[in-house]
Amino acid sequence: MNENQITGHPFKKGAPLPFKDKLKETLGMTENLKNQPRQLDKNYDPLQIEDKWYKFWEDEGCFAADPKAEGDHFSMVIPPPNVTGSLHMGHALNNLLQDILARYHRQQGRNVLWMPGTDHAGIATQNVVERQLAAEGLERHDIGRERFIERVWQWREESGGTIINQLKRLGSSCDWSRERFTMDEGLSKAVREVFVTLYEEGLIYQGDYIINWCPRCHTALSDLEVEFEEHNNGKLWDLEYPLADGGGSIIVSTTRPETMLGDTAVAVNGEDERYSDLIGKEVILPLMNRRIPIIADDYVDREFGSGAVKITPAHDANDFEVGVRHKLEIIKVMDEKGLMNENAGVYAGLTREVCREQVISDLNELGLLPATQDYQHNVGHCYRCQTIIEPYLSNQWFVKIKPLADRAIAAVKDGETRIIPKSWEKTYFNWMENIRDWCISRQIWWGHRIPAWYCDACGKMIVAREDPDCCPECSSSNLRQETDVLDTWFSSGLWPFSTMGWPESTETLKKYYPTSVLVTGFDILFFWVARMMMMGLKCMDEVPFKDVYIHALVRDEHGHKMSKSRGNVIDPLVIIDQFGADALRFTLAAFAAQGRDVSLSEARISGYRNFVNKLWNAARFTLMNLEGFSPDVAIENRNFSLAERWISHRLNQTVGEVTSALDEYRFNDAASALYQFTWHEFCDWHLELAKPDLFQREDEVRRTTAQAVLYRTLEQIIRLLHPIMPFVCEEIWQTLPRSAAAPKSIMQTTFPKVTLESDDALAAQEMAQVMEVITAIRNIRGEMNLSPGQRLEAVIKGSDENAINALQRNSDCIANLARLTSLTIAKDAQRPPQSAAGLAAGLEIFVPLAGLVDFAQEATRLAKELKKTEKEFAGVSNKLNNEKFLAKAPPEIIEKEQGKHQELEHKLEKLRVNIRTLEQVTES
RNA sequence: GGGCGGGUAGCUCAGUUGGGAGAGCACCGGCCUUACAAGCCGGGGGUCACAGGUUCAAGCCCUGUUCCGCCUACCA
Repeated sequence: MNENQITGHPFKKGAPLPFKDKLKETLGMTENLKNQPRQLDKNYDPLQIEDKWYKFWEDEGCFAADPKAEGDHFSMVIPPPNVTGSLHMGHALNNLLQDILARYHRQQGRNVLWMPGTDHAGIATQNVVERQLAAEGLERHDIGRERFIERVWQWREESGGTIINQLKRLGSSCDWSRERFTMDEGLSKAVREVFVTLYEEGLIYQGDYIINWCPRCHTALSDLEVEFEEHNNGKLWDLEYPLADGGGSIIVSTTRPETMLGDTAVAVNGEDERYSDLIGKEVILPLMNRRIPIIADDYVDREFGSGAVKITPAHDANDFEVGVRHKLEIIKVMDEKGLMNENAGVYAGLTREVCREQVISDLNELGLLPATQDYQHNVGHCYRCQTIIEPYLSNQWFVKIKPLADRAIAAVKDGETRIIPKSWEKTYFNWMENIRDWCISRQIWWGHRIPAWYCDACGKMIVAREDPDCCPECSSSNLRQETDVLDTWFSSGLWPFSTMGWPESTETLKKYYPTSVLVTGFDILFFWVARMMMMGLKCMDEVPFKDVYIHALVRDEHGHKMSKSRGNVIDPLVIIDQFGADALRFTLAAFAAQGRDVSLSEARISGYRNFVNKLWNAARFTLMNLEGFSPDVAIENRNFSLAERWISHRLNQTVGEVTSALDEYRFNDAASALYQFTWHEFCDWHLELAKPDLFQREDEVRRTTAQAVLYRTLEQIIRLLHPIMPFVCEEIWQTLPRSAAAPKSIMQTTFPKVTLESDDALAAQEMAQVMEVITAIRNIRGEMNLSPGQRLEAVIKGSDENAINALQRNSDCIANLARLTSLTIAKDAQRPPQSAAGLAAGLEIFVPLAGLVDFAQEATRLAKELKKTEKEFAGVSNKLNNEKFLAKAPPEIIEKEQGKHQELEHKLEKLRVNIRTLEQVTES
């Protein structure tokens, strides 16, 4: 049987060690297993169980929110992924963090709603279906609007569920029964309600302005949907415009010479003496031979270029403003596809790019191109298709945003909504305070059609909640609906309440709005978060969320952005197949420090996969040793061993750490506290310490106590880990024995709580001494290259009676973990001849090594230790010799330093003695 | 142009009111040890970007310099 084939793991496994399994058989382990409840396989295989438990949770209704349920509630709305999308690491991180919160708050007994759904992503989705049509040799206009929209819905039926299923593979515990889509009937109704209301209040208006036009998508875009990119191959051309009166010329500079065909003025600064006598005169626009005026406007910067600017009101936002101020003629020279139109004279029909070449060469021929220089400047690109954006004059719909923004600013300033990490508040304010009106109309077909109608008879425009049959003005039934649709983000802005049934006043809305937290990436802070704030305050009169948690980007292991072109994309689904969802989840959580990007690599995920396996094996060990155990037997009055008191104390502390970390969105702190405790305390120490108690058969009470503590600790660990690693924890939990009163799923267990009784500082202190001694002996073993199989003796002496007593009480543990045949602990113990020496817990430890090692090696080891200690001692001494330190530092710090000083002094003395003794041994 | 974040071990990064520099991975040595070689035990490794300052005490606070990211902006 080949394990690699079963698990699909592509890594090499160590060569099989057949005798090991034989060994277990001879020891009767397989025989023992028959008496046990259930056992786990040796290696954790996520593929075997993940789908099973996900289905179980869904079938049991574990994700369902109940607005009628009592108690505190906790609610979130998912940032709806594009319906066209498929899961990438950004989604994985975003949804993981939400899922951790949802599962955590459920365990805290809260009534949780996590509202899922998808976004119709107007332009992106339209592009996808257009590409499909193109493959069939068709354009959308060939089949018409209605059939095109049908095609989009059909496509959505077929593949719109993809991303939802991928979210499920990750483990997302959304209430899927409530799944919404921004184009759903209910949400569409909300959109229309908001549009009409804002229109009626004068907050939506229609008008001719310069907007960002994508000639390829064939639509207007909002300012946010334009991505600026530095072009360093740009040029700045000087153009010479002759004066109409023949008295010379004026030079203007431009990066876009093709727009000169639409120039209707040349502007200079009114204060600029160089041009004062030209103001009011006219120039002849070359190539077009049109007379245009020279005007004065403050907009012109005298320092830049020649100090004169060509004005093209139809193709530049600033020029448009100038044009309005000076009532200039507006001439469009391009059409909606980015081709030059009839106003461009002989250039009509050329593309923008070709026209530019032609204009340059024609001007050059006329001698009107005095200079050209290389020039770096920013060029806007369409965020969906990267085509260069054209500032374009057209009739569009806008939201007057200032009044909405003011409230959204106030809500954050007043603390109604907290932005976490707080550093993002500044960005939020900065954007909100400088916000400009929002262009919401799009000239595409897929989206919410604007509820406005034009009467062909009398020209009246009607904006209405219900489709009108006839014109209220002239009763004509000759009505045409506006063909534009709304910006997708208009409907996304309503998401926190539209998904809950608004504008109806539903129970869900009453219970769960405002939501507790929104978890999202900073890339959509303006696009989405800011707009939800504005819309929520406007429509609900209340903020949409109390907290906004902004997480970082997922990058590759070197901090580079993942991109297809770079080839460094890590596909979460491939990772889930390979390592399991829990490993991916834990990795992301462990790296999700606030305000810092997540650097991800397969190696890291495989590292955390090892952690999953470690947990798995700890559970496996526990199960192997629970023979005869029942979770319902009370153990409160038993005598606990030091190890048991200590692990309970540490578990209790870990509960506290994890709880406060999750309450404060410090996901990485929660993950590392659990990692540290589970692996390096529970597995490395407690399991080893518990073994003798579990394996012996003489003292039944001791054995069952050890079982109970082991069981309890593990069971609490998997509850704590459940929000981060739900699958493996459920599998373990379901395999462990449970009391009859236990719920059906670990999802429904309560999150462990910090208890006063478990606090046991004494045990912690004593355990620290034991661990220190064990480590010291192991250190000698390690540095001397003595194999673990080599049994040793040890002698411990010292004047600290408390420490001696503590170690004597725990001598079995020490002997066991340090692998000793005998251990002598006494105040007046003798140093054995030819022994290695160590210091721990203020005591001296000797390990007789006669005949075992080369003592020169021991001398080196001690010399190293001495050097280290001397350095440390010098540091502390310096401090204590500093009078200012003694005068000004708080007493507890001074006391601490003094204690340290004494301890180190003692240690140095012992070390020196040991080195001398060793020298004598070696000499003799 | 404006703003924000960052520079800590070979790599990726933690470091919560200033008080003994940490983790994971990588590396070196030892190891089949009655859960786990996806493991166990031990170990080495840092002028906390640079320069000043405040302080008894600075990775942390202040000033400046430098390098790297990101966001934002209508300079033709």
